[in-house]
Amino acid sequence: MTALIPVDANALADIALFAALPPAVLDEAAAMARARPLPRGLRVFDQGETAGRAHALLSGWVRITQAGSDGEEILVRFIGPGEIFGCVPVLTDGLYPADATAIVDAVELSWDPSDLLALMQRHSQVAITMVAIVGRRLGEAQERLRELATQSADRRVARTLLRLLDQAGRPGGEGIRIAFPLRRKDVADIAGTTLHTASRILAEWERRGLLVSRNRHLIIASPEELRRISEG
Amino acid sequence: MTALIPVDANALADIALFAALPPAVLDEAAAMARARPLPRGLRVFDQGETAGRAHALLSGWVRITQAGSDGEEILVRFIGPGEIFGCVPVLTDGLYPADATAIVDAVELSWDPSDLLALMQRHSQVAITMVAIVGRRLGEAQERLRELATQSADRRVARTLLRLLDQAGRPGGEGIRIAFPLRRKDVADIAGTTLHTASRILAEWERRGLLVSRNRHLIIASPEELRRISEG
DNA sequence: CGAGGTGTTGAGGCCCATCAACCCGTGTGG
DNA sequence: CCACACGGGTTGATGGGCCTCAACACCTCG
Repeated sequence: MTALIPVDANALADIALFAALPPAVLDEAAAMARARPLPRGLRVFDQGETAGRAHALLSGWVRITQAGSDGEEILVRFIGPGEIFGCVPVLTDGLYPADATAIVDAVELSWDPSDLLALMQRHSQVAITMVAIVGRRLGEAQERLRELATQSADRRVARTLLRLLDQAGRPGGEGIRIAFPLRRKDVADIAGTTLHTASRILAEWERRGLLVSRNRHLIIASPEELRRISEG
Repeated sequence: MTALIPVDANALADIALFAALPPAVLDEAAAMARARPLPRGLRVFDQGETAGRAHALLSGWVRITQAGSDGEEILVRFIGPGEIFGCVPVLTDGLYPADATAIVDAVELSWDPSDLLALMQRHSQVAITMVAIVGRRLGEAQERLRELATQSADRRVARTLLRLLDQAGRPGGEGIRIAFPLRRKDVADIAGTTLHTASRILAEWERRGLLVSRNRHLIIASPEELRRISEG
């Protein structure tokens, strides 16, 4: 079904979950891991499905979205190289809480849930690191919650772009470029607004020279001005 | 400074973080714990302060709120008996991300951050349970995020009450009562609306007989109808 | 009894979701 | 090689949900 690709323990060291672990532990994790290419557009898993694997990304980008029963969706986060995803259900109810889609060609590692659990039991440091990772995401979610409840759409869009810069900003000639393709709808779904409002806001900022958008890519020319907007 | 109260290992068994651990581990955790009464109204810790202790609640209720630089705040969650709070910063940046206030007389246990960390290192099950706890809270936060971005105020208030029923519903004569005092402002700050809108919605529902509010307490007479509203 | 925290209700208006129409670039198959 | 479909983006018009402002009633506690 899936091609068997030997997993190098060196690759594991780039995954935040396994950072600074002794080589023996990395080897152990590598032995249980399965590598797999994710062509652009591939749905890695579906919301509600039982979590058959726990995932980590070696390269590329994956979009995590959550849909309600009415079809309205939000963008939970983008997963980049070194980040884990779809790992929490291994320890809770066993169901993926969201959809995951590769938005560019990517490569993932994955583990059988019981293997990962066993690894965490044997090496408490892995479990502790996971608390830190999930804890930071919780903090970010609560921050977004507060912003969504209290701030205007343009402030939220500005914060959204600043966060994306933090996560995936690549310095270049005209400004800092966000490393992955980003549709207007994506920006809207993170900021908690509609495609139309996000489009108007970005068009206005492009007119003002704060940013440049080409194809599905954004280059931020003036993060300072964005910060000013995001603070009211 | 603080009265020394002997901590019973039996009390530890009621804390979800330590559920189903061998007695030896409970004794270990109990030996490092400090018990303390929290009189109603006491601020347990402040947002931004360095996390001097990690906390768990034995009895009573604690309100966790987060304020932005502009003063606007949201209610992150209520902490009830058996739940932990202020524990994540032990593993991340060491700063409390929110305020915590006892809303009724309560009793907490607390640990020195490095003691709790050492305990998690020695006993991976503790760390794993914490991932599960934090993971569930993350899932809930993302669900609220989606609802806030896509649903109307009354649907969100209905969902809010249903969640509070789940967490703290006590069956009684006129319906199910929420176990702790709850102001209109609290409901608004969870649902992501204003005191005024929340007040109007609850008044209307009280007129319709869906609920009764007395003092600062809510009794839900018809959860079914609330569920219908929450689903549109 | 006074003060402060809390809750209710009205009036007004604005932000932004919604509806609608159209444009553009890309890829694909006849 | 062109027609066409399709995903994505832009922009205008409109209206309503709910935030904001304001005034007042209520309760509880010192």
